[in-house]
Amino acid sequence: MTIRAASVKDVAARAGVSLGTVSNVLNRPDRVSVQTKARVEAAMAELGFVRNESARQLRAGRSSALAYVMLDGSNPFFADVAHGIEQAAEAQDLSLFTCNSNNRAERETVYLNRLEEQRVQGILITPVNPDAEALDELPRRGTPVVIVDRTRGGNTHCSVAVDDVLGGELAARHLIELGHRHIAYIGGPDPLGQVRDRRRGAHKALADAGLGPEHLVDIGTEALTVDEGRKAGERLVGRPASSRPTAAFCANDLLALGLLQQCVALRMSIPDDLAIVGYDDIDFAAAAAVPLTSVRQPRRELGRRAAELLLAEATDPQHEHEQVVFTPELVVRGSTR
Amino acid sequence: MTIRAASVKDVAARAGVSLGTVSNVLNRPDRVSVQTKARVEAAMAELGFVRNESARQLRAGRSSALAYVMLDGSNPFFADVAHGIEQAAEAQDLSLFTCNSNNRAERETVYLNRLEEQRVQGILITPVNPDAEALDELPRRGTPVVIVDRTRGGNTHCSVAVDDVLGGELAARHLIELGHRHIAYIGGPDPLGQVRDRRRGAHKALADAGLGPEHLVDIGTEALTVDEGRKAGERLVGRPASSRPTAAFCANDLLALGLLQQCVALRMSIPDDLAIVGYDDIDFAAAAAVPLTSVRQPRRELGRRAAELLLAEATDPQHEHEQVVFTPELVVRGSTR
DNA sequence: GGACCTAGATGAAAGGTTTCATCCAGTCGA
DNA sequence: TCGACTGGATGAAACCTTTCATCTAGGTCC
Repeated sequence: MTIRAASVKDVAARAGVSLGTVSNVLNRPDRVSVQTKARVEAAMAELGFVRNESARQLRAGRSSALAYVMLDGSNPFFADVAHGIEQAAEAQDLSLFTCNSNNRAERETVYLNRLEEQRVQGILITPVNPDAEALDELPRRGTPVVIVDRTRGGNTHCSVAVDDVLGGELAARHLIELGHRHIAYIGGPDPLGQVRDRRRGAHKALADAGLGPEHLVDIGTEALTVDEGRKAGERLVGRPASSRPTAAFCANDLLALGLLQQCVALRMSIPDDLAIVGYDDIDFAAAAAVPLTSVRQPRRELGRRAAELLLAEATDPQHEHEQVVFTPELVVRGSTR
Repeated sequence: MTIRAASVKDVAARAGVSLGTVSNVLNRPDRVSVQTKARVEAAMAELGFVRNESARQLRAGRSSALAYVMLDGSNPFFADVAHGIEQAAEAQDLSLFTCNSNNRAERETVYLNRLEEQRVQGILITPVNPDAEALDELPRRGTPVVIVDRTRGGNTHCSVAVDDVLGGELAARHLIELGHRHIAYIGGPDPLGQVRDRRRGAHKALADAGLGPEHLVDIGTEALTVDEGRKAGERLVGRPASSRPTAAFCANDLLALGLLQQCVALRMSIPDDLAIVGYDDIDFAAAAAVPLTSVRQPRRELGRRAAELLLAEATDPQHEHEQVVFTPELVVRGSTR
């Protein structure tokens, strides 16, 4: 183990050239004669030279990394979004740092601060609270921020999201077309814009079919988790058969999977006793014992596009903020047919 | 937007103090009088001062971050390991960078190089190939490396893993005790040490019960994925009923979930027609329609312990490499009873 | 009143890389 | 033979923070 890592200076000494030449070998190899280059490279190999990225960054003023602050590391949806971001970053030879706020505003703040201190090129974030002030300050101080899978009032940021109202509409329309007239909407907590938008879409589908809002019964949950899905299932099945919905639309797939499990455990048959539609179309939705009908969001594409917007903003100073909205798609599977 | 971020020098000028004093406010606030401190802090706020982490690192020689290079971002098992690492890192006020090699050696190499250039405190990795040379070079050059969820010959690294032979034994013994005498082992590709170890454990359980190895039939897969699990299910059910196993032990939960789905689709009853045991006990195993019996690995704990070993190695120069092996635990659920 | 302390403030130096203006030694043309 | 040019090589300066030896002013004690 070397006591101190070799620096360009050491390499220069070993190769018998100036340190500027070593730097040229690294950054503009064409300006260096082949012999010199060979000598320098040999010296690097002998000394096990490794570039010091901190020093590069200090000099350059910015790092060559992006960051994604994801909302919930245990939801595969976000892992897929991250993967899309990574692909875009890779294409530009940038690194991606992934942080996980785990739905806690306090962790999110810590990460945002650190990332700003790192001088990352920019930050992609699915925020705990899209209206948090910190999201304004960062761009004001020079670190671009793109909001992923959320929207935000005003035209202060670029954002990439999916049309949740339309998604809700697709899901509900599908159930209505299958003849269901008593549909449960399972989701919460309500302050989440997505939970509300998807419900709005469902109401729209009802209205379009000439049905009143009473055909959709709300079953609130405290979070969008498998466990909450199970609990919702219990409550649902607890209802007297006459007033029990024949179909359920869940605000995400985790809820739907929990619901599905609870229903199977309680000996209900899916989709005969209860048709289920989820949201997100995570891989585990297709992998469920009764494959889940779900509203697919273009997860990778979401990440990819967000990264592109970020890079555009990072390179072009007078850039116009853009709100990209993707279109969701219904994927019909066994849980509704 | 400021043309250039404010530096300590700017803050010092604004507050009418020397730059050393600003640094003291940041790093040793007790050595600064309250009035001065207040003045400096006001100046910082006015200028929107943000520490430059590159410069700190350059000065310090090392960054204050760990990194985890995970093998497969789409397997929730690794997300949980990462979460454990994060907890340990958080406790020490370190950042964690998570990278995802996605099972590709070439991505892994890229990330390792970058992380070394970043001078991270150390690297945790679940390697594509535990015997890769690069894993030796990093520690030789001063960046400690801890191997997670894999083991490696020799005593060259710290590593944290779970006793896979024992896990296989637990799974198979459980099935044997339930009366199964014709058990499928589903897993592959074979070069994976874990796939082999878990099979070895299963054979051991058979032997202990006085049963020959012919009671375990091998069904190879090309990867440990849901899709491969489905395919294995097709092959399994395709067998004539007389020679069809009555139970299956899968090398991980993704395979088991795919198998479960295929069986349900083909109208087999779980566990009556086929009992299934998975491995890893990811959350989705418990959430399956027929909750999956699985061998639980202490995922968070795995990550946490690995991070601790890494920090120990990073701080203590003459540190002894340690191979931690955790004990797995069988979690019995509906898929076997 | 002088010696001694102490809390607080100072600023130069170091850390590794990149850039850029400068320099050097050949080569070519006239 | 001289001047102009060129491909290469050079090294000082800048990037920003932290540390540490040094300095100052005010207070305490005899």
